[in-house]
Parts: sequence; C-alpha cells; structure tokens
Amino acid sequence: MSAEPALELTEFTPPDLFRILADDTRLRAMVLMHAEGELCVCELTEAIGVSQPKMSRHLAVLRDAGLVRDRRERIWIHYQIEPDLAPWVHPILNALCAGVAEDSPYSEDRQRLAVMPDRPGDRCPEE
Amino acid sequence: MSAEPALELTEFTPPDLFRILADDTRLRAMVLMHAEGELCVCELTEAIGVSQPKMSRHLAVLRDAGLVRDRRERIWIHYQIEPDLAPWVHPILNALCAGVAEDSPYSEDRQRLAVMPDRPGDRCPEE
DNA sequence: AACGTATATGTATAATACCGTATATATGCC
DNA sequence: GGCATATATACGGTATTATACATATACGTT
Repeated sequence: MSAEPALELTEFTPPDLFRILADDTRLRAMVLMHAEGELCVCELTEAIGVSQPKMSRHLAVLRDAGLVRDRRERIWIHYQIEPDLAPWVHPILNALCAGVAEDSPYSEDRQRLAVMPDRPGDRCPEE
Repeated sequence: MSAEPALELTEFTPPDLFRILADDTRLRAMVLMHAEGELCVCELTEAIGVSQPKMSRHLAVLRDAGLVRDRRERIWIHYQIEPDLAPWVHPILNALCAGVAEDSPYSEDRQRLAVMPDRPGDRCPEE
C-alpha cells in the first residue's frame, strides 16, 4: 500500500564504509572517480597500475556495497560514484578527496590517467 | 643540526585511517570522544557496552596509530582525540561525526554515558 | 606490605580479506 | 561461427584481525 522506500539509500553502516575504503586500490579508485567522474575498468586499471582481475574484484566490492554504479557501453563498463548515497556519506568523501587530492599516490593516478593513450571516450586530439 | 620534525604529525595513510575506523568499537569510541572530549577507559567501556579488555585493546590500536593520546590521572587513564592530527584527518572526522551523531548507536552511547553513575570526574550533583 | 580498583597484555582460536593465476563470460567485428 | 578485446569470477594460499579468557601491571589506601 505505502510507496516503496525507493531502492533504499544505504545498506552499509559507518564501519562498513570505512572497511570498504580501507583498501589502497579501492580508495584510489574512489578518489579518482570523485575527481574524474565516470571511468571504465581499463582506465582505472591503467591509472592505478594494478592487474585487471584485481581492479575488477575491488570494483565488485564497491558495487555490491552500493558505493558505485556501473553502466555498460559497448565493450566497456563505466563506473561512477553512486550519486544517491545516504546523506552522511558524501561529506566524508568530499572531505577525504579535498584533503588528499594533491598527495601521493592520488595526484599521480590522475596524471597517469591524463597521459593514457587510446582511452575509450577519446575526443579527437585536434579540433 | 636541522630542527627535528616536531614529533611527525601522522604515521598513517588514508587507507590506514580507514582500516582503524573500520571497527565498530573503535569508531564508536572515536565518535564519543569527538563529542565529549576526554574520557577514561571505564567511561568508554560503560557507554559502549563492551568488556574492559576489549576496550583497552582497541584504545591501544588508536593510540599506537597516533589517533588518540592518553593521560594518566590517579588511577584513571583518560583518552582524547589527538589534537595535532595531520590536516587532512580532522575534516574527515568532523564530517563523520556531524553526519552520524543522531544515529544509532552513537546517540545511545552518549545517553548511556550521561546516566553513568560514579564517573571519575563527577561534579557534585547539586551545586 | 596487603588489598582493591583500573587498565593492559599474553595466548589460542576463529573469521576475514587480499592476492596471483587461470578461466569464464560478454560484446563487437569479420 | 570464429576471433579479439574488455570484464568478471573461481580456486587456493597466506596474512591480518578480532575475540574470549586468563593473568599481569599500576596506582592509591590502609
């Protein structure tokens, strides 16, 4: 009778969130997506410098927790931070990213992404 | 010859911080200390409702990481969040505590502390 | 010194989490 | 259908972590 609770915003508690962010690969992926928006697995793999299965596994952890959403486009699967996170989550992510953006390894991750050749969404370099 | 780097602010990285906060008991202790300031082990034990060895062990983890400092006063050992944390840490803690202060179990922890009898720093109840 | 309270630690066990390697699935192109 | 690329998963090994219980240490009082 009553309206459905709209896909429930968060299934995870604060300790859950921190456990998920406690892994170097996952944290770098979150910080990178926070700065860059949607990224595909190959971009995250290249920028962070880990093996493809490793990145895929960690993205699955983030997706299963509801922290990111994925979207298929042709052969690529693009991940982005879930826009509809519970209201207490975004301030934490914002504080984190603001605080560490210029530190290692997060700024280097952005740099490696910037120089990555043949990115899926490549615009024509000249024009 | 050059001046010592003043006790080095942080030994932990962002993933380290999140790993430390990923435990329910530790997170509740941090949130409670953030709200209440300095607390002794028996207050934390009572408010959070865990065994004394368990609380002590988790406080040791926080202390060894440099997230809290302790101070002995008579028979009690008071813990508080380290004031000199690296600049990127406090905004994260502030965002966390602001976001969850009214949620369970954090607000109940404060309530249990408020009604705890015979607290070490007890002021005369009437006066 | 003996005792009581507060706090810390030793030990053993169980649960969890991460990783590399190999393999499976999905999509697009020929 | 066959092949190449992108992504996901299964398996097995290893390391880390949390826990309960018992005991040790530190302080204050008498």
